[in-house]
Amino acid sequence: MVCRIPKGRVTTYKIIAGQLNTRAYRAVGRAMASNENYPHIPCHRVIRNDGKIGNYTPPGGIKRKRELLKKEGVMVKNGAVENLKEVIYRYD
DNA sequence: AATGTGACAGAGG
DNA sequence: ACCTCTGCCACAT
Repeated sequence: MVCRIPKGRVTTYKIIAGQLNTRAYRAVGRAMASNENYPHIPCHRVIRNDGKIGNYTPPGGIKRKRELLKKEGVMVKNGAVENLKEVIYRYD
């Protein structure tokens, strides 16, 4: 799922859970946390439904997540995505 | 089997 | 915006 997110867009734990036809938002996050494939999976494009960044386990932490997003054109302010409606990816 | 804890969400105060 | 519950699922004790 995460790999399908286009560059410069983001999605939320809720949306992913929704696509999996479950309400296990937390389990989704847990999956990320345990999954150490961060070099080849854009986990940083997964944020919270309220637009906030959420957490990020890999080295660098939330800082890193912000940078990666910013680098892809996603503006973050105070731990929250700015033009969320514009960059969010809902798996049409 | 029973608790408790999260990269969460939503409602209520 | 804040904090406190409750619901959710997987996993560790």
